[in-house]
Amino acid sequence: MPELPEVEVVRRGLVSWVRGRTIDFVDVLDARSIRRHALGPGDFIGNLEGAVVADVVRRGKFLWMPLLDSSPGAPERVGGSPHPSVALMAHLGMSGQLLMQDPDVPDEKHLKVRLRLSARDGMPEQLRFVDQRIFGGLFVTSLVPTEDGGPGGLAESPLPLIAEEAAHIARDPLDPNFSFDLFYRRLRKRKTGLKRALLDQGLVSGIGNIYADEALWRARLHYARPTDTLRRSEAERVLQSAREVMVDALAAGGTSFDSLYVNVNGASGYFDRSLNAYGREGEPCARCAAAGIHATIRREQFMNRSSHTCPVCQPRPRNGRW
DNA sequence: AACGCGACCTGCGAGC
DNA sequence: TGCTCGCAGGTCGCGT
Repeated sequence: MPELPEVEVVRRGLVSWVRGRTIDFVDVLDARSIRRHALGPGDFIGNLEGAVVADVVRRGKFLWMPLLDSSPGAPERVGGSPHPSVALMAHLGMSGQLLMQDPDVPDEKHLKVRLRLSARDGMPEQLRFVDQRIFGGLFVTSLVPTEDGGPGGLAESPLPLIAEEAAHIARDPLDPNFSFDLFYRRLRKRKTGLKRALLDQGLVSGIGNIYADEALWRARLHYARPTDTLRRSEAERVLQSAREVMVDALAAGGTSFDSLYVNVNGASGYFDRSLNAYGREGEPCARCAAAGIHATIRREQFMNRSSHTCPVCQPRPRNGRW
């Protein structure tokens, strides 16, 4: 569910609560939520207990916390300075939440993993992973060198390392180091539709079904537009649209339709009110209405999910163009 | 190599 | 009341 703005809201919320704290106890309530940790719950817990959370960083929708071993003489102390080599990875999937909670707060219905952190004045004790659909999960992974300078995201980590499972993910459009030239070159080589390309995290990260539909609407482009016919100006337009809609969503605390997406303090974002296409089936297209034209947002199945378009200002491409 | 589909899950609202 | 169906923000792996 959560796309870049929602994950970034979570990252920002998390960092001040957890940075520098030690993970004292770990409780895995549902092993399915750590199924990507191949060595199982015992190994997962063993890796985390006693570790210090060094930071919270993100690449696309992948979020991770580099860990320092708090024991003396730990192997990752390179050159006398702490240097994380492993991280706690989190992906929220469709319904995952990371919540900071006091110990007296009753367990959430879909609580999957509980981390008890070292005491800090005025800070909640627990970091909880809650996930209804279990498409998300936690696992411990290695930090590996990255060619392109760091994990990316909006708050660049000084560490030129990236979590192994996020290494194949491209930078996101809000990342200062995002390369439009590289994106456009790779886009033109694809033989696919524009929305499928926008959702391909290896090409550009952070965009999901909501912001893909919104970016396409803002750019007045159809989801099935063949990528190999896309002009540079059109690619720039859709990228810039994605940037604008995600910046606006970030400022609004993300998009929430229900209690499934909340920040680390349990609060919903309110960007759903600003959506122009996603979830607006049957409603008038705001841009057409402003021009005195009557047009209705349409929902169609594409890639086994819903796509929302205005049939008037986002016409279906013909002969590879429009 | 790249594309595109099915699988992985639970829960909710609509319709009968 | 209770059933079935369709729908939901994502990613991965496999067959073509």
